[in-house]
Amino acid sequence: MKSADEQLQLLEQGVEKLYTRDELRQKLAAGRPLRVKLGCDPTAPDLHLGHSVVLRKMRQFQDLGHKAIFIIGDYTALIGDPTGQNKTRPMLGADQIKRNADTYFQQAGKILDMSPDKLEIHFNSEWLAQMNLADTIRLASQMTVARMLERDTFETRYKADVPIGIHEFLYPLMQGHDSVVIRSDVELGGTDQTFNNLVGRDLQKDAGQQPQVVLIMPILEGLDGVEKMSKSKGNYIGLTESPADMFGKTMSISDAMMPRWYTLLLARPIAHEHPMEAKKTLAHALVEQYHGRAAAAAARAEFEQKFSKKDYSETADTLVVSGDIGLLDLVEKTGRFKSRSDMRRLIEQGGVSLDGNKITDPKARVTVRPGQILKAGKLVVVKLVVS
RNA sequence: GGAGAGAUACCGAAGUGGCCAAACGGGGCAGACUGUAAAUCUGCUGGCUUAUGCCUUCGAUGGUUCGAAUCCAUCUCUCUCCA
Repeated sequence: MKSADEQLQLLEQGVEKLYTRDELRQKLAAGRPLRVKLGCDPTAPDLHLGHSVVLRKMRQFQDLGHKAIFIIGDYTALIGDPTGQNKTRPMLGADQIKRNADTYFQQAGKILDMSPDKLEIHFNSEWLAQMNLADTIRLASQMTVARMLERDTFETRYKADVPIGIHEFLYPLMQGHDSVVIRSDVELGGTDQTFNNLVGRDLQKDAGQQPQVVLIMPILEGLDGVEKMSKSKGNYIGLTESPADMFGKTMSISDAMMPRWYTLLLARPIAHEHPMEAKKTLAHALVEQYHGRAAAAAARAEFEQKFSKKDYSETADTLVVSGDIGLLDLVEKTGRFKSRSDMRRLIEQGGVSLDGNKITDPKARVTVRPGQILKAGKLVVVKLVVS
């Protein structure tokens, strides 16, 4: 095992906030494997690069000999984390939660060390479901309303006239209670989890435990470079996405975002290259992480051919159509657009071409030859096959 | 429990009887320009077999009217002040 200071130096990289650094050093110096907690939401089985930031940090702990403790918040999900949300979430059935958890670890396994001695998984219903009202009130008495309202999301909602349910106050308490039960040494989270995780410290102190160290990772912005990466905003790159999509989407991020992606996703500084080269290097490295070396090289080659040289002849995606077809129907067959009105607009505005020739009449009929390339909008490029 | 304010499209926000599928801004999409970057300019932005056509949409349900996002009634939800 590496020395406490060596470990600390590694673990501090990319961290947004650490409560507290001294405590972490002390815990590391004790020389025993630490119990590192990470809570996960059983409602979001689609992991993306944003989640990977924290998961990669967890992996780092594992590699240093510590133990990952995952808490599936199945019971807390009944309430719904108020973070950034304002709607009560639908309840999930037990088997749905189980399935989500399986999917979660299947994806997280691309990053984590899944061996049993390095990973422990709990459902928080294991202990939370046992609590009666008296237990709950006792737990609630450990927190004040004023402190609760300090929390950013509550404060914002309160000021913005958005309702806050009293039950939502219980969420941080339940999550903090998890830390007490599993006796966590360190809890990981994104900045949005700061408050919740700090509550864990207080509850542990009250329970006579040494408080957990709270390690907060930054939230990764999404493809738009402004909002945090999230599925609902559609600005994400999923861990299971194809090499081509992963590469392409990475290329579309703004230059300004690159340094951040480099540090948070690759843990290395941006290379001093032409911005486009630096971005290709970034995209290449990311694809390699999730799909391997060969796939990364292929994705890069395909990207360069398609978009740099505008040579679509090697396009892999195909679409089977009959020879004579209305243009609108042809575009609809790609299945990538939400409505025919939408496609009609796309066509009228010159977004659709066949072998490079724009067609702007939505009513046009075309006779398709095998091997022709249909391009619709920026992202859809398919090779046509005649049935 | 009482008094008042409010709920409009993805978001913010106009609209107080017909000219409203609904101003404006943001976001999004597309085109030009590029490096599938940024910035800029332009267009579009409810749906439908494109139609000076029909359907759905201004919290919900009913009503008044030739005609309602707009008026009335009831309801639901939110906020503020008072008790």
